[in-house]
Amino acid sequence: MKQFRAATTHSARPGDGAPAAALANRLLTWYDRHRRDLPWRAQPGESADPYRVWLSEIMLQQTTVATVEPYFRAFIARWPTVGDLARADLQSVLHAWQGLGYYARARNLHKCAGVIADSLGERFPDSEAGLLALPGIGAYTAAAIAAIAFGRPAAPVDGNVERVLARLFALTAERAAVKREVGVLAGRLTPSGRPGDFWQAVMDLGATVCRPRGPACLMCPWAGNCLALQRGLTEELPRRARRKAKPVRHGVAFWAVDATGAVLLRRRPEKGLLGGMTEVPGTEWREWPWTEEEALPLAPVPGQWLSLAGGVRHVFTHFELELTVLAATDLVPGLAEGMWCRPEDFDAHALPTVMRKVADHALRALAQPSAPPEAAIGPIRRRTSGPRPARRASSGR
DNA sequence: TATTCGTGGTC
DNA sequence: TGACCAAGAAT
Repeated sequence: MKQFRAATTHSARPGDGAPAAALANRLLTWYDRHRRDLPWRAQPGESADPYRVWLSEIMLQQTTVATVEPYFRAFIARWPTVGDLARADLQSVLHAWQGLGYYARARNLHKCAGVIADSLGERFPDSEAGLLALPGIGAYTAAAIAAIAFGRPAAPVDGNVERVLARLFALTAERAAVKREVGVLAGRLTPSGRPGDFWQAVMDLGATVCRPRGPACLMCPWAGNCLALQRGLTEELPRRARRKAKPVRHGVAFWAVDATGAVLLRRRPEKGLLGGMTEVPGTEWREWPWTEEEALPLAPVPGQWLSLAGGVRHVFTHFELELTVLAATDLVPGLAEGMWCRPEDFDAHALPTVMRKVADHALRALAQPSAPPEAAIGPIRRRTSGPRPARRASSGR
């Protein structure tokens, strides 16, 4: 912006920024020394594989490097090329993605691979615009792939870039304005040489030095140019919007077991929360607790349903879920919609983490005769309280 | 522009 | 332990 333009036309003064080329060179030197060896990164001097760059960038959306690494390795081992991924079943992709979250990414990943295989000769577009047209690729990811895989002078602005530049230039406006300012500044900072390395360096800097809290400014190659550091604003920037409180939603899950020990599972709808994933059947998730009288008619199979003590609590991005589990055994499979699956075979299904919790809870509760089922369906006690006294089922709320 | 999308780690 | 945070996209 203004201050940067001034900095590019005058020689650098302490804390007043420096020409873009000088900033880029200093950071690239830092990067060459501190560069992390990640499985999707090309070795120095080698060109990056667009497939690996794309796959890693999708996985890294709102997800940490440490979490992504094992998933990335598993995907590459199983589907070495984008064509291999395109020919895979969506279910197998969702299965490999289970536990990583934001499952729309996996659905769009598969769809995108299909487009590239069927319409683009298994070649990724090498321009930002071409990449942006693909499913699951937004402004950030298009710029990241263009810069990292194809050496284009694009400016991928993620949370790291936003934070680093907000501090470097002491951007104190509200978040929306800062995003716009950062977009402009990022374009001006992008070097013509090694743009991919440069932006990866900024992201590494943000992840390891210019951290959200407790930035290690003594280690920062840009400390001499950082206006936030000069003004004592590093902890305050970037300004964050206040978070809204998470509402609590309530649901009942039905743990239906047949005479062979198989448990009833079903597939969730393709769209929406946990779309396409497998789940334990249950009621809808609503904002007030369920009573047994309300829930029992919704059971997938008729039977003697008993409420298990305790429950399952899971935090999603925008709400908390409290699930009560009703269990029934020796059921007759009959006309139940879904698939009967033995717990030891659950690994064959794409179960999201919340459903793994339900399974763990039900298996543990049913394996403990000393902790009999209870009747109440309602808010789940926090962990700090001990097991509640058991009561007989059918006593209502 | 604001909301809807998971999960695990950190302090 | 709750609140925040992480290489965002789609609608």
